Amino acid sequence: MPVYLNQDDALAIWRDALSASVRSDGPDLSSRQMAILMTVYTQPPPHTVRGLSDSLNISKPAISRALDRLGQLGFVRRRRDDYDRRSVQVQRTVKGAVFLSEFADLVSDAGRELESPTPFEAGTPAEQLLSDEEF
Amino acid sequence: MPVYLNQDDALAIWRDALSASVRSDGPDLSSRQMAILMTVYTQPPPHTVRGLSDSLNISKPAISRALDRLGQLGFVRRRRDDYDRRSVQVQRTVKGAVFLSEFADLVSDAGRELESPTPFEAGTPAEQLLSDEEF
DNA sequence: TCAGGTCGTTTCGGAAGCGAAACCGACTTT
DNA sequence: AAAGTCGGTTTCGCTTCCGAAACGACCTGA
Repeated sequence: MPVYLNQDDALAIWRDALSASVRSDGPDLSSRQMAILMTVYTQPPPHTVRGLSDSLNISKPAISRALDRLGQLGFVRRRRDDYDRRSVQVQRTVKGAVFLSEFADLVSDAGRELESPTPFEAGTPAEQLLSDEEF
Repeated sequence: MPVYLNQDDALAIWRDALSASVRSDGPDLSSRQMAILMTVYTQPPPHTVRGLSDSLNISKPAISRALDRLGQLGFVRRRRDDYDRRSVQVQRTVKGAVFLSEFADLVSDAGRELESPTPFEAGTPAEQLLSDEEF
């Protein structure tokens, strides 16, 4: 079921989770690598290079390299497709599942720790983001 | 007030927003750059290089370079502190506020479009993430 | 005033990412 | 079976990012 987030909450959650992730000493994946990883783990298989390339609008070589990196981290595995041996299927691993699970916890925590911080202010969202900028 | 997200929802929101962001043709910021930008815009000023470095656990040169990049995108501005002229204050801009505002919309949209997709499965979250892995 | 600390930037060498294009093995078409 | 197509990887030249260390400007305390 839907979750309704206003801009402030959306940004606060993203900031907190992202900051925690950046601050941590875990491997820092690029946005693309993270998007690929999450797609592989939360969308129905099979996942191919071509499919990921199309669905994320990323060039094939970039996908291939990202899989190298994710593979060497142990977050993903390649397996040749036996029915079409040109094709490669990207498979999940325990290590990748654990990593994503912990990341999901960061996001959940960020949401749970939201205090209602919005002390009523007027203006459009973008204006609020700028409320204390000096020009 | 808190927002309670289970792991599936947290991952789905993050994946959708991140994928949309990756797919788009906007500038792709690194995680660190994004974390810096969000900190500057959602935390009370002033923001200094040192402060960002400490709070995000990122080296000072990396902060400095990230500010170069964010500055050349017009998302942030540097201003010398008049009381301590060694120090630099990182300031917000309209362009940065618009960028973040649009990004927040991506996140909100991802939350709003959550269908309850969890067709009841047993096991720990990490096990669910692996439910269709073959070993 | 000046020695030492602080703040931010720059330099340095190196690691990692990128798209375009070439490439290779594997299907498919004729 | 030859030609063409398709999926994925590799190569190429380039850009971007990294931390450590050096640096210049500035502040502070004796």
